[in-house]
Amino acid sequence: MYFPVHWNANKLRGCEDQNMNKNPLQDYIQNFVSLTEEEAEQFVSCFEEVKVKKRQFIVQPGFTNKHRSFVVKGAFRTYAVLDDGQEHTLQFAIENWWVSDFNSYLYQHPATLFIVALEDSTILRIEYSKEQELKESNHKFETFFRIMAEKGLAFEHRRILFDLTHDAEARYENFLLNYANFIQRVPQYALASYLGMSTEFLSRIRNKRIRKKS
Amino acid sequence: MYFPVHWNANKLRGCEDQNMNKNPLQDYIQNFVSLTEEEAEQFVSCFEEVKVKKRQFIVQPGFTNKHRSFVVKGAFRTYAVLDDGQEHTLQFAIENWWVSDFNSYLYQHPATLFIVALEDSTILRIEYSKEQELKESNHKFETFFRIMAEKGLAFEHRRILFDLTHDAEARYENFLLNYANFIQRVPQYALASYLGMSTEFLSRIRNKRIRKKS
DNA sequence: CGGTAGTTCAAGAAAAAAGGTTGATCTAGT
DNA sequence: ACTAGATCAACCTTTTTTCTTGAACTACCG
Repeated sequence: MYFPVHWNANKLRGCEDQNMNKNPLQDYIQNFVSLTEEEAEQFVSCFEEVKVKKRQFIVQPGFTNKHRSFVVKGAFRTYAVLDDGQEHTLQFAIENWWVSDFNSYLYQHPATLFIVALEDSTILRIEYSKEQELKESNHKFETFFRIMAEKGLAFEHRRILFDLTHDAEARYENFLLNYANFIQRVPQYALASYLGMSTEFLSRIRNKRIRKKS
Repeated sequence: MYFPVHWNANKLRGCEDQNMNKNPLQDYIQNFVSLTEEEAEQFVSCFEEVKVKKRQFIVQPGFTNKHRSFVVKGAFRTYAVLDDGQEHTLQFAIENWWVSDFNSYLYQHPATLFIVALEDSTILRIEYSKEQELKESNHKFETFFRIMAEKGLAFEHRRILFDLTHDAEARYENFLLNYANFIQRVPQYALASYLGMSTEFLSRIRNKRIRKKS
């Protein structure tokens, strides 16, 4: 299924690659809880595969974020836009990351964030109520989602602490070190707004490094 | 308020023109029903001003279209995407036109259409329940919305009849004649899909005309 | 059967938008 | 006064979008 958002459907043509390689979500969950074959199948069967074209939004303020999505292929950016037009990137997600406006999803309230595809992408998404059923039906699923939340929380704590205690250049270096694989895939303006600096300043930091090296 | 949808906020800068010229909706409604000053103010006070960036959707399939919108500035395109990816444009709207997925709005069901901004735009929008209140509260408002619906219905009847009875070139000529002001503002692929022909064929029709003229 | 009205496909050209860089000027905090 | 960083404007590059064109194809009409 295609996510029903596209500016010009012509651009959809040629995006029909069928990567029918074994469901990556099944591998993923097994890293956290050990499921029987049937359980794993039950789990993944609650997810729907959706393809999203680059630059398309899967979440927008004003619309409730009804799904939690697992990125099979591609990249996403989650960000807020303030009244003055400034953007702040909260999260990037590539393969094997989850993406949603978590406040909107958890409370089923209208979103305040944007989530946009940075590349042509494929996600597996589960609907809110389906997730609730899943968790009720089996202790292990409950555990899985608990672990996801705890890991997410811990991650954000680390991020906040780091950002609070380091300057722009250090934040960039840190990102480079820990998320090298994101670097080539996220546009610089998005990274700058993730790291809390202007795009111009990030551009300068990068040039400084390059010059240093040579 | 900005409609909370934009790809890159950089592009928002310079979009803050303050056309604080008297509310155009107030002028508009007075063309159809004659309101006292207070009534006119009551009416417009039920609308919210929203800015929308080019290429942003204000309605998408799957989400209920909760507002009826009056275009203050800009241009919109309402279209459907069939399963095979083909797009069909149902309506264009520029200044002083209304725009919504009317089926979704009227019945408050999930939309099946896309509505996208073709330019940076400003709309005044009213929420469904607010509109109901308005209509109950004053006979004149009821009358106004009745007139809007009747005009809309008559318009669509004319359109359908014309389309059914004319070939591609005649449909284009007719559009040119009646909606000359739209021509420069809607992309050709969108116009082609409105007029029910391929973009290539429209391109040929246009060239034929140009050659004729000279 | 050939002609009209139109489609689809593929390749390119042209136009517009997105993304990135740079210099200059400014600012808040130490 | 310095530092870290922002803002603004101009400019360049790259990517995307939109439009055009030729060629081959289809469906119906008389």
